[in-house]
Amino acid sequence: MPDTPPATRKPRPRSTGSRALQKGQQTKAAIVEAALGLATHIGLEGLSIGALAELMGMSKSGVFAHFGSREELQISVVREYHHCFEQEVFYPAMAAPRGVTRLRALFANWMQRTSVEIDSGCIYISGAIEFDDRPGPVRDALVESVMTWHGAMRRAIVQAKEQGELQADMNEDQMLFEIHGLILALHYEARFLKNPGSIGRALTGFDNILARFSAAAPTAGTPATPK
Amino acid sequence: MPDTPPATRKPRPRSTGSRALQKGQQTKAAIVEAALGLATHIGLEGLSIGALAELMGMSKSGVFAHFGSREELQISVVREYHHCFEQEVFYPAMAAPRGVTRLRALFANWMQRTSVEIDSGCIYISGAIEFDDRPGPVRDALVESVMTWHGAMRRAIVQAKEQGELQADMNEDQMLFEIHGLILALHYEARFLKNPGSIGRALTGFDNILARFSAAAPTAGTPATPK
DNA sequence: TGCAGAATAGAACGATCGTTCGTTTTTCTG
DNA sequence: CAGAAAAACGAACGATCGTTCTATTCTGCA
Repeated sequence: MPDTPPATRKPRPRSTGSRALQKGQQTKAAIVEAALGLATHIGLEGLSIGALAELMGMSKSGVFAHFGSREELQISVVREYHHCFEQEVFYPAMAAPRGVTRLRALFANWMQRTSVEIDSGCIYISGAIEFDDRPGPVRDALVESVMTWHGAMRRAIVQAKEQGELQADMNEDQMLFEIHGLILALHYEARFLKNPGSIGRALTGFDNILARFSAAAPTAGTPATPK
Repeated sequence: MPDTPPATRKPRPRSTGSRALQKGQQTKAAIVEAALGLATHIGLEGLSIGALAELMGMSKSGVFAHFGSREELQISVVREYHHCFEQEVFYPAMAAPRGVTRLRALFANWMQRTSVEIDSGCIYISGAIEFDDRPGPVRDALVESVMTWHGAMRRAIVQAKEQGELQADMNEDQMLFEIHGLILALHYEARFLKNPGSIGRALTGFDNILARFSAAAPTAGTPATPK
């Protein structure tokens, strides 16, 4: 899950030596942080510069000037979320040894984030709904972040397979699909339906998936429609 | 999945004998139909009366008068979707015999609707995101519809269990949770990520879940000898 | 300390939104 | 066919949106 480089660093023609963070940069960071907090509640589309300005105690144009457009603000929020996700979900799990152990840690952290967000929402999920048929740079940024994360999960699955902990002929995309479904169902049932016990069901589901794809278990996946 | 009664039938104080459908009722029906088509693309929140009026070739106020508020329009759309869902997913599957066969039919129709909607979106999914922390009558209508549908699915699972086709001690809520996850993952990956092969993965996932909860199979979680 | 440039404020713009209201047209029925 | 009720129109409202522009305040370096 390689972090995207700073990319849009303003050229800053003046000297500046190496001052850590100019005033502008740090208020911009504060704005993005507040915007992320707003966006996780009302979505990227619900983000309004006016509301954000009021929350920050500054003028609309003052906020606006940092981004130049609402789209750029939304993209900044997506990147900020990407960064948080990396810090909270990905990196901590890399401390676990390769294989099923790390895979389990990744899922646990992912689930943790989804359930912590029960009263705040995940923009990888809400954003997918808002931008699924709305092309543009915001959608592109979202897809890129999600694909990066899915890539990291898939890599962990493949590593577990290579270590012989999962069946040699298992399909990592199938497993990832099913795991992703558990997260989405958790988000849906806990956050929207307010069903209690959703976290436990997600955990049980993961154990079941793991058991099915595990090397010790009988061949799975092949439908063959029993009976 | 009992259909909600007409409910809001205007008292219509005048006689009217039994005229099938007054002019107003049928244009209202046409508006709701068009609104549903719009809402599946841009969401319930994206619905605007102006856009809807232009699509219908009538004035904003003309459209508005049929509902009295945007909220009422959204609720009408939810009810319309509920009705379509019932017709396309629920009723056809009731033709199948009780048990796993019917459960499979329900899932197949559900999936069919989700994948047909790959270029139109499901408002049970988008609506859940839009209204997950926005209380009000629209959210209530959404929750009620989804709960009704989930209730129908759960009933089909319990029937399959009662017929001995699923394990006697299986948890129907767990199975429903996992099946729901497959649908959500299908919607996410096909519609947002544009991943090919998502339908196949959802089908395979269903077969796997079925195999795990099946009476012929070993107790879920503890793998043992197959067939 | 002074001064350039960055950062913010403030007002205004055009557009769109849901909604209201009075009028006109259409529809139904006695 | 006439007259009443229903349906649709059209203009206007206040609010909010993203954005632009100019003026003001603040910051950081020489």
